[in-house]
Amino acid sequence: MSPKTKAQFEEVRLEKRELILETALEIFATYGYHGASISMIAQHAGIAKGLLYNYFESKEDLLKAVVSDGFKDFLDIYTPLLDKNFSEEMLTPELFRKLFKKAFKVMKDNIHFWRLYYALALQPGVMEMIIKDYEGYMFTHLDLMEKYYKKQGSKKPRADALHLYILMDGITMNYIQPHNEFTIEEMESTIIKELEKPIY
Amino acid sequence: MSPKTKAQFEEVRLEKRELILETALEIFATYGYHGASISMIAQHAGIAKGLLYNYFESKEDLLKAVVSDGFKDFLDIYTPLLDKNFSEEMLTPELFRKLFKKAFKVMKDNIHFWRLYYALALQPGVMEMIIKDYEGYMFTHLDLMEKYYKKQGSKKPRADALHLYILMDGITMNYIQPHNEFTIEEMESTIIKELEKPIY
Amino acid sequence: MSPKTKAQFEEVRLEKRELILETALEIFATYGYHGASISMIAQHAGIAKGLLYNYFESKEDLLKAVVSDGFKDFLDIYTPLLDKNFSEEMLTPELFRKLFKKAFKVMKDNIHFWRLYYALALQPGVMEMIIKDYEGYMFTHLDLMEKYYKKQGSKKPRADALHLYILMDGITMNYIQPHNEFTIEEMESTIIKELEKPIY
Amino acid sequence: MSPKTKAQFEEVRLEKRELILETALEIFATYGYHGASISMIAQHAGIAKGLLYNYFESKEDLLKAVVSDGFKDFLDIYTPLLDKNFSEEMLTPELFRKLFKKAFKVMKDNIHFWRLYYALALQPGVMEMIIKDYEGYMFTHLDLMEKYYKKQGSKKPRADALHLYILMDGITMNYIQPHNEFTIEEMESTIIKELEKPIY
DNA sequence: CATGAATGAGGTTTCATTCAT
DNA sequence: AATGAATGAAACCTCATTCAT
Repeated sequence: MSPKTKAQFEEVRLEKRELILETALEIFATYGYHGASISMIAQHAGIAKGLLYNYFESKEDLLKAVVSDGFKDFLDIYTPLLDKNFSEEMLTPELFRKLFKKAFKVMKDNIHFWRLYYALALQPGVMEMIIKDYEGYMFTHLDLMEKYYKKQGSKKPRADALHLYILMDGITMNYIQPHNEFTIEEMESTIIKELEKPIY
Repeated sequence: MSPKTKAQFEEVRLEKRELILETALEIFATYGYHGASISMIAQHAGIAKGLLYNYFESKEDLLKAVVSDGFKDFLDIYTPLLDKNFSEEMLTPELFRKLFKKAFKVMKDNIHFWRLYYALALQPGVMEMIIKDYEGYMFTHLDLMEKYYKKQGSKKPRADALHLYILMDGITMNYIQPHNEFTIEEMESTIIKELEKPIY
Repeated sequence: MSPKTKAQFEEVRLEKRELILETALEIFATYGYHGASISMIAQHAGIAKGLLYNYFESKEDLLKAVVSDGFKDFLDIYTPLLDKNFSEEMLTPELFRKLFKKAFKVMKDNIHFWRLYYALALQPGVMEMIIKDYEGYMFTHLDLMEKYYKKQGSKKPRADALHLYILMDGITMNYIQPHNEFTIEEMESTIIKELEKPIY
Repeated sequence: MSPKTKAQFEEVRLEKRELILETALEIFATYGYHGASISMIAQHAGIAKGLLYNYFESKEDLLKAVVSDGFKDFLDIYTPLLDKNFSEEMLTPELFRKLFKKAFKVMKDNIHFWRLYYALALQPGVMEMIIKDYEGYMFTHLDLMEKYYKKQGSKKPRADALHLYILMDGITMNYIQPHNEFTIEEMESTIIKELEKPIY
């Protein structure tokens, strides 16, 4: 066998790291941070416990990486809107339909992550620091919607935005529940409808 | 000296039990079931660790009691509607306004409990059995709303009910967040508005 | 009601003490000293835990009392033989038949005690001190038998005595076993037979 | 550096397992199951408490392994007799002398085990289930002796077998006593003598 | 890079004993 | 004399982390 090149080593490392992250997400999401053990994660990933510490410094470090990783796709949705070239004129119904569709897709693609995220966010004593960093991003969406409704002629744009924001949260909560009773489609349609006509 | 009477013992027991339940709720809600330790709870309640086991068989038993206790007020809201004498004619906007007000009140009065409840509900690996017993009650509300909207002349009463249900969930989620940014009043008004006019 | 006299109080105390001793014996015999708890004993006796400490200083003290109490009947068998007036001429087959009959009766009447005694005797780390005091008495029997066999003309009186001694122990062991398969009668007859004819 | 090979790990595991089993047997035999603590066992074995649980699931599991292990040599004595090819003609005095010699050897080699076994067998509340599994083997010996005595022309083969069985038990009991006063040789000779001439 | 045996702090639970009434 | 709530030490057990190989 030929010796592996540096690049090949690097690739193997990245893949293993990815494997650990995915496994950890699943276990954390199912059992909670404290309810999950390093042994469970290592066993589930098919590696030795010791190896895990080769990739992550500690359990907490692993959680941080999991959360940071999970947030990436979500953050990507909003980066175009934070661009210098973005102007308020672009806040059309069409854009928002796209934004929501993307948000739903991210949620559907990573249900484990959102389950974990909400569970962590609910309990201030568990990794509060980790979560706080990300909460700010949630409000970006809200601010944008407020501007959008103002443009649409709403008399109470903040109330309208809040309404939509809450609705989105409710949908997320119901969708990520382990015993969820509703289809994502029936829930999605309700928000798209709201989007088009402000209440106020 | 004569020994304490049975009634005296009973009183002490009830008070202490209540103290432990309240403390446990707070700690569980803050740190999660696995993140909370019996030591923390006992210390916070100002009692010895061992005493806790005089009142509850195990940590899990304590959690069950906390959840059962916390659900009481919520269940009370719906008991009148499950009465034999309850007829569909009583499903007026007035009734629903009252129901929602009560539901909000219960939530406001016991924010720790709802935080704990949602955190548990999100993670199937943590005490799934305990939570399952209560999920059914959540849907009672939904069914009632569907009947209500039908009576109100909605073309899609289920969709309208679902919309309100999701909205309610979203409000709850936002209200119980440790870093909640919205006042309960602004969120309440949005649901009361929806209640009166079906979308479909 | 008339006030109780001192004697009546004393009687009540003795009865309660007896109740505790009997209950403790049963529980100790069934679960072992360390496997039995003060709570179990108190509950079984139908009294409060605290009361037990009114009669016995500690768990160990209770065990000592149980053992001392249980040995009484057994020791009574041998006291006549330790009397100054007792002479070796009295060591007749008739006497020994009586001795063995009494020993069997004591064993039958207090199977719990002998179970406990042997279990304690087997484990040097558990209450060794308590047991040692009584072991000496066991050998009294052996010495007597040796003299008896010498008188009967045995060539190896010690070997014959040992044989009987061991046989007696074997019977005891089998009789006190929780899952004992033999009747006491069939075992008794085997020793009575041996008694009459020395082997050597 | 390359990791340890599977074989290396396996070897370490087996040796350590053996060490723990031996230590546990000694401590259990000395203090009884409940009187012995995991700490004592670990300390005596020179390992950390936690490691013990790497080898045995629980204290009870450890006891089971100790008992199962201790019974092995004893069971081996009887396996040839349970073979299909074994016929009653082989039940000679010679065979029985060998059987008893082997039984005594097993006893002498593992005095701790037999002390533990009898202590457990005496107390129905302590691990009754564990012991029950092995009691059956004890009776194999009895059945064989009955057949043997029948062949030898005894009029009451069962009574003769029982006599020997009890004698054997008595010897065992005396030999395993911590303060045993007799030599195994003097006790052994008494049983060998009995073996040759039935009483009935 | 990879293994899993090993550690030890800290978790849950039990229980002998005390004490106010 | 009698109760059982209360304590705290010590039991069993788990698990994040380290380390020799």
